[in-house]
Amino acid sequence: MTKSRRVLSLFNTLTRRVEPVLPVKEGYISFYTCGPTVYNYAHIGNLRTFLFQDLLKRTFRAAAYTVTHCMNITDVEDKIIRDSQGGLPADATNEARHEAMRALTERFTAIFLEDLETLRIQKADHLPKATEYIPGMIRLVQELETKHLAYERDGSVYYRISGLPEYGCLAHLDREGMQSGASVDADEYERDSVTDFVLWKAAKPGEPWWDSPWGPGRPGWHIECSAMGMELLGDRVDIHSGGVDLIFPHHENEIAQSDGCLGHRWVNHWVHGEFLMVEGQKMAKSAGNFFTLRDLVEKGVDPLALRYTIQSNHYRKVLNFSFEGLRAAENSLKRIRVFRKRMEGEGQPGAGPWKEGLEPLTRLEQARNAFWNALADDLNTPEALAELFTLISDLNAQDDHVALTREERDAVLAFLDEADAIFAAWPHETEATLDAEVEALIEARRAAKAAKNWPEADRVRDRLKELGIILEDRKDGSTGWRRG
RNA sequence: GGCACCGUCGCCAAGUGGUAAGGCCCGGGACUGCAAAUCCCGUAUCCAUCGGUUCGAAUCCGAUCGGUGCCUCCA
Repeated sequence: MTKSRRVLSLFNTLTRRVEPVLPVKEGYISFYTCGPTVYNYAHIGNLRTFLFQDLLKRTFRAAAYTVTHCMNITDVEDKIIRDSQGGLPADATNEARHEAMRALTERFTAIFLEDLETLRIQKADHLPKATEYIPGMIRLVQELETKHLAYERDGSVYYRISGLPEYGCLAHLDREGMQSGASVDADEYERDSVTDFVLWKAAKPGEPWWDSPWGPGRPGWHIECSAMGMELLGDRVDIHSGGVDLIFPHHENEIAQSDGCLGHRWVNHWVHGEFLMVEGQKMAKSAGNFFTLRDLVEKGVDPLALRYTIQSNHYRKVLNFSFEGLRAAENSLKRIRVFRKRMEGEGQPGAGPWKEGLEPLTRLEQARNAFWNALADDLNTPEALAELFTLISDLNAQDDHVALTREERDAVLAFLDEADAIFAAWPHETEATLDAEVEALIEARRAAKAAKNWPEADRVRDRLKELGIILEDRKDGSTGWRRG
């Protein structure tokens, strides 16, 4: 099982084709993802996107790339201001306003990071907060001004999209199409063109602000990603990702800012994750089908079953989340976990019908190749999982008849670990020590079985089941157990 | 109005020109004291509908129906 680096292909929103990811630096991937706006709990739709990005990152790492991942935390934004400034008097100081904003965002940042951990989403290498990079954003805006791609109006600064011919290339919009659809958030700002977007917003009364060359204000939404991404990942980023809703205007505007400033393409590969629906309907608070991770955990859902559900769908297809699907995921995971446990133990050959003998190591290598080919083809996780399941079926059948050797079992376990490094849903169960009560019950059942006292044996087994322990009698007369 | 995407077994889902992967659920059988786990057998002659192209299409083209997204804050 050598770890050779594989070329992975992904759909590139820029070209609308599946293209190989050829990093700027051999073997090294710079990866930027748009993170959360921290003013509330993340819902499962948000989490689908972060999970998809985690899967992408883990796949590259498992394919022997070094990935540097940067995910921003948006901690200054309209809704944050709305939700954090309410209790303050009209004459509150700027310091007090910032403090109130920080209290809200720090709280929800911590909650967000906990949610990621619950879903086994690996933390990004860089988690920059927008408020800590204001000077860099100001410098970027100034540079755009110098290049005549930005102009100031009443303390705000706007991007002049007419200065960038390729504006619209990501969303594949033409200027005319945009004009007609633009329902202008014109408010009090004066722009040269309604589609010009704001880089720096002049402070309004009641808002926290920073000093800038244009007076007190705060950054526009799009500028933070450009500024922090370029500062932390450099002038050429291999992959940039987010939900499909960010294609326009957010990513389009990032391109305008970054490419406009650099004079060359900033990001090579744009990858976007699809949305999620709930029970066939759009997820909405008003529809009563709005879920956060915590809502599901409270209902007793295994977070890894949610992880599995999301990963068993292709990232570019709308996922229809349902509780029935969640149950199916739990059962699918059980099959993999039971198989893993079986491989950890020793084989118990038996008789009975079977199709044909296998050479386990050959079969394993074949499955492993198919698994990787699926992932390398635009992250086809459903296909990769299918390969895993057919391998499990084949090896279960084989092991029923000709027990796999220790060496073969270990090779299978190594592959399960390799796959779990990506899917993160069938980990090594730490062999928890049984408490005294459970041990005594297992012994009691053994005794009852020996005495052929079946009602008593069944009674004890039921009691254990209530405690979450499922017994499995083996062919040699011994009894195994697992948590159910 | 403009631009895209999707419609495959009860549910989820791969396959995108060569004759329907996989998972869940379900039925029958084997194993078991009974279970659990596992295995074996079975479960879409057909891929929304209607036309067309082709030796051949779920896969290409056209139309129709149905669902979704973007064009405005949004994972």
